[in-house]
Amino acid sequence: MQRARTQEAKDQRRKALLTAALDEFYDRGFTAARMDDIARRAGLSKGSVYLYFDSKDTLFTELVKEYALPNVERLEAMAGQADSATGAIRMLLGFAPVLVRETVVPKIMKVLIADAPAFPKTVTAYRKNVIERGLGLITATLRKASDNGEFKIANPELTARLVVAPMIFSAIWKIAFEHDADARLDIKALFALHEKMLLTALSSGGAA
Amino acid sequence: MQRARTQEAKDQRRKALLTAALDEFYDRGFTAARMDDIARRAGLSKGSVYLYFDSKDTLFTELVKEYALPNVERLEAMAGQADSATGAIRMLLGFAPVLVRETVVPKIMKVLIADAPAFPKTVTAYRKNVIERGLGLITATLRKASDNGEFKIANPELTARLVVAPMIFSAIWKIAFEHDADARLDIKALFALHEKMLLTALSSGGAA
DNA sequence: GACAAATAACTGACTGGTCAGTTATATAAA
DNA sequence: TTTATATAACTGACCAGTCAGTTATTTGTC
Repeated sequence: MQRARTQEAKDQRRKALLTAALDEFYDRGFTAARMDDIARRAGLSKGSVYLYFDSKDTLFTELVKEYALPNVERLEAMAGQADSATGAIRMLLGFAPVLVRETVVPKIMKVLIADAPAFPKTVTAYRKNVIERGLGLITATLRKASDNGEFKIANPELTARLVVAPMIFSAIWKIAFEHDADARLDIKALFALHEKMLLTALSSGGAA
Repeated sequence: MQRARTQEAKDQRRKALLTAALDEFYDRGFTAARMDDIARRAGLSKGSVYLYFDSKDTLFTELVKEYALPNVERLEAMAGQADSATGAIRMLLGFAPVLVRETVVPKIMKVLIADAPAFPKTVTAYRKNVIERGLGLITATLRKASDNGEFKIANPELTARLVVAPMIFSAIWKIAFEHDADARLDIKALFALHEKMLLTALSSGGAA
C-alpha cells in the first residue's frame, strides 16, 4: 500500500475507512462486522485501522456523526429557497426519491436502528441534531403557512411527522426488501401521490 | 428446573424460549445475543435450549414464523367486519396505536430489519406472508371503494402504502428513540390526524 | 544526483477473551 | 430400573486489539 503522508491523504484514508465501515455495518451488523474486512475494503490491513480510530465503537460513533449533518444542511438550504409552504412541500417530496435511492441515509438509518440499544448516546445525538432539526424545519414552515392563511393547521408538529412518514416507509422498504427483485417499489410515483393527497388534504382543511 | 413431561408443558417451554429470544435479539441484535442469556430468561440452562431448537439460526427463523401470522389474521378479521372503506380505514387506524404500543410487532420489525441480510429467506417469507398480505387487504378495500363510487382512487396499491406509512414511522420511532424520556410521541393523536387528513384527501379526489 | 540515515505509515502474527454448540453426568418421574 | 429432561463443564472457532518488525518516503550530506 502506498503511504498517506500528507494530511489530505490521511483525511482521505479516514473517509475511506468510514465508508468501508458503513458498508460492513450495514451488511452484517455492528457485532458481526469484522475489523479485518473493513480494513481490506479500504485497501489497508487491520492494524492500520487503529492508526486512524481508537476502537470499533469509535468507528461507529464517528461514522454517524460524520454522515449526519450534510443532509440536514441540504434540507435547510432547500427550505430557505421556497416562498410558500406548498412550494417547500413540493421541493421536499420531489427530493425524497433521491434521498431514498441515492444517498447513504437509508444505510445510516438501518445501522442506527439495528444498534440503537448498544449506542444510546449516539442515537440521542442523532435524533437531536438531525431528526428533530429536520422535523423542526417542516414544522416551522407549516406553522408559518397556517399563520399567514395559506393553510389551516391545528398541530404542525404532528402534521410534519405525517409529511415525513412515507420517507421512512420507503427507506425501510428498501433496506429490508431491496434484495428481492420482485419487491421493487415505484418510489417516484409514491411521492407524487403523497404530494397530491397531502396538498389536497391541507387545502381542504383536513389538518385544521 | 422442574421437567416438562407432557406435550403441553413442552409447548409452553418452547414458547417461553421464543419470547426470551425475541427480547434478547431485540435488545442486543442477533449476533450479540447470547444463548446463555436467552436460556436464563426462560428459566433454563443453555444446554436445554438445544433440546427445543437445533441452533441459534433456527430459533430466529421459527420466531419470525410463529409471530407473523396472528397479526395478519387479526387484520383480516377486522377488514371483514367493516361495511365501507371509510369504516375499514377508521378501524385500522384506530387499532394502529395498540399495534405499535402493545404488540410485539415493532420488536419483530426491528429484529427483521437489523438482520435482513443474514436471513434473506426468512425476510422474503415474512414479506410475502405478512406484509404483502396485509397491504393486499387494504388495496382490495380501496379498489372496491373506488369501483362502487365511495372514493375515486387511481392507484390503490400505492394509496395503501400511504395508509400504512405512519404505522411504520411510529414503530421505528418507538424502536429507535423510546429509551429517551423526552422523545415521546403522541401516537393516538398522530393516527387521529392521519385518519382525518387521509379521509379528507380521499373524499376530495386527492387520490384520483 | 547519489547514497545514507531518519521517520512514520503500514503489516500480520499473536494474545486473551468470548461464545455456539457438545457431552458426560445428575436427577425426576414412571 | 429405565427413560426423558436438565445441567454445567468442556471444546474449538472466532475476533478485537496489540506490537515487534517491515518498508515507502523524506530529509540531510556530499
